[in-house]
Amino acid sequence: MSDVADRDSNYSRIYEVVRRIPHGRVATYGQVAQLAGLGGHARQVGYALHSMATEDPVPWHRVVNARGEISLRSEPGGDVIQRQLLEREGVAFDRADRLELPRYRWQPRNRQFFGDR
DNA sequence: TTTATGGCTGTCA
DNA sequence: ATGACAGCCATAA
Repeated sequence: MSDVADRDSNYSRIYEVVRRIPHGRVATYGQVAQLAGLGGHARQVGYALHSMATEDPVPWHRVVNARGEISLRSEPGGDVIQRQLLEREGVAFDRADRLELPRYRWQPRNRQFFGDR
């Protein structure tokens, strides 16, 4: 099997996880990596999100780093867009451009019997 | 193949 | 709280 196909498989898994992040919630790169079965490979999540097509229905903006802030990327301006998208979903940033991770962090649970946080 | 980055993270000063 | 360093490892050149 080719390396390309393998990479594609991993990327697909990452996209699947990101796609499950609910509206108004966020997840860290490391968290996504773990949920995608790539535990410890947080950076790969960054690469996957970076190289995916803009038209893909993946809420990439709901992925932030472990500090609860928006990571800078190669292209300038993207971080601003990400912040705006999150604010539009009700996520508030403090004056240090950070959000309260314990508050907005998406906590996937196998069963959602209870609607409380 | 080797080298240089990089949308990260945990630890320590 | 912030900043510096070191692991980790996939990608691109």
